[in-house]
Amino acid sequence: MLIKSYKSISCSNCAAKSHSLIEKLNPIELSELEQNRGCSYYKKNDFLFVEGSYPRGVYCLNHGKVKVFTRGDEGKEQIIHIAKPGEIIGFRAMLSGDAYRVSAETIEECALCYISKEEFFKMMDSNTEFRNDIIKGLSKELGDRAVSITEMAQKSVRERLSSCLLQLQEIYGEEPINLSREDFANFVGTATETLIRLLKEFKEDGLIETQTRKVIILNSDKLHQIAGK
Amino acid sequence: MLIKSYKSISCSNCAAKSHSLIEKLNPIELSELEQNRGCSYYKKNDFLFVEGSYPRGVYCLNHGKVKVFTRGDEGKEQIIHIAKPGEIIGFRAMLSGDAYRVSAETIEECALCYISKEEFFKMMDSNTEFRNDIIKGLSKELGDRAVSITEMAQKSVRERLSSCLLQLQEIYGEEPINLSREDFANFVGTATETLIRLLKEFKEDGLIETQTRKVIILNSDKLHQIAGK
DNA sequence: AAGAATTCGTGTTGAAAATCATATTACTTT
DNA sequence: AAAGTAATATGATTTTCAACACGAATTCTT
Repeated sequence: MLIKSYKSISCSNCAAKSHSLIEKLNPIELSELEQNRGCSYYKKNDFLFVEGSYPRGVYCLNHGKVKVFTRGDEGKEQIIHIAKPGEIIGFRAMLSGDAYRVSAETIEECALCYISKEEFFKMMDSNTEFRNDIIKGLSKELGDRAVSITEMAQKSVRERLSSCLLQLQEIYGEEPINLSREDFANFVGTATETLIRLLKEFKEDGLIETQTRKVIILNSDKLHQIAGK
Repeated sequence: MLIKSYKSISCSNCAAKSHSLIEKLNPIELSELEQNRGCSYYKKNDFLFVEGSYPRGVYCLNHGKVKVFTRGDEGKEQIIHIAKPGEIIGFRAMLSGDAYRVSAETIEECALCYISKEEFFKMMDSNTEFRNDIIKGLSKELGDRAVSITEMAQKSVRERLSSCLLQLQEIYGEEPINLSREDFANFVGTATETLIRLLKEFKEDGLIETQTRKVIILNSDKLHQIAGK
């Protein structure tokens, strides 16, 4: 269970700070941020924002995981990204000035800080290093997305699943991957049934271990090999 | 045939300026840019840069079309974007500071200006409006790519072809779409044979007209309908 | 203008994966 | 702990599309 007293945690002591873009803020800016941000606890399956609406601020993830997704024409989700602690969520729309093109929803209980538009732009304007990191983050993500498009277009579901498992390992680190089969399928970009069948095969081949929702990777070398490259 | 005397064309009179990010530069900056940029003529199928190499500047497209693509594991191209006059090409890697994640190659004869890294960053630093437009461009593209990923994952080839035809119409404007079947297929994300068959069907259904390489859209409403939304 | 080389178009086949249907297991709630 | 609900798993069937093979047409080259 998530300790609900995180409100008392300051940005300067935030556990997620070291993997965050806010790392580049100086002590004065940090304390300024601390005055103005608002932290909240989110249950599992809470929405942060919905595609089509307009942003009034960004979210800084302190604890938990958030899925970022779009919906296709039949309403099926495609998970574009799974955010982990330290990440700032929703700054793309903030910067482009138009509506959200994606939705964001927690997939486990989360602690999130809210930073208003004004505060965010103040930080962007005053701190060049922070600004450059934001720009670098955007650029890096753009490169990743080009690769994702190519994978979607050219790789088999089997290969994509391998690739996704490795990505998820990066996100979940030491703890086991914990994701509903449906979310998992929507991340890989396949039908839930197909995902379940392939996970079973991978299990039989000794590549992974599964316990209900949890997935543990046993042989990442082999997965790399299947994922190709 | 492309007039090869474009070298005498100044940035301030550049035909592509009005649809370009350089529009925001003031006269002083423009003339400074004019001193330092270098313009060249490119034949069809010339490379601007290759995935994995490091950028030393960006390209500003004055005339022609450039495909931006990645290669999958088997070397198959996936075209991520087709650039038209006015676009600045290759600034993503420039900003992220790492190697190109994509390659860029002309698909018809082109006139391109080269802007060095130093010059580009000078413009970014000195002109806030220009910088913000670059950031907005990045953000906008990031949103587009999320949609592309979803389309690739969820739509049939038929739906994707419709969507691509409409995109290409935006790029080619009044002139007919002129693309090799292979490039076309690599843009849609399908096999060349499948693309040819579907184009034939679309032609039979009166949605498009084809003359060897050229494709003309006859019924964009219907295409929108097929593309879904 | 002739020949070479690409690019384009068509028929056939098989594998991959979506869809539909239904069982089984895990999680809540009372 | 039982009942109900949601998530997961498995089976059967259908659809889509990539791969292969090859002929025709177009364009490139000399």
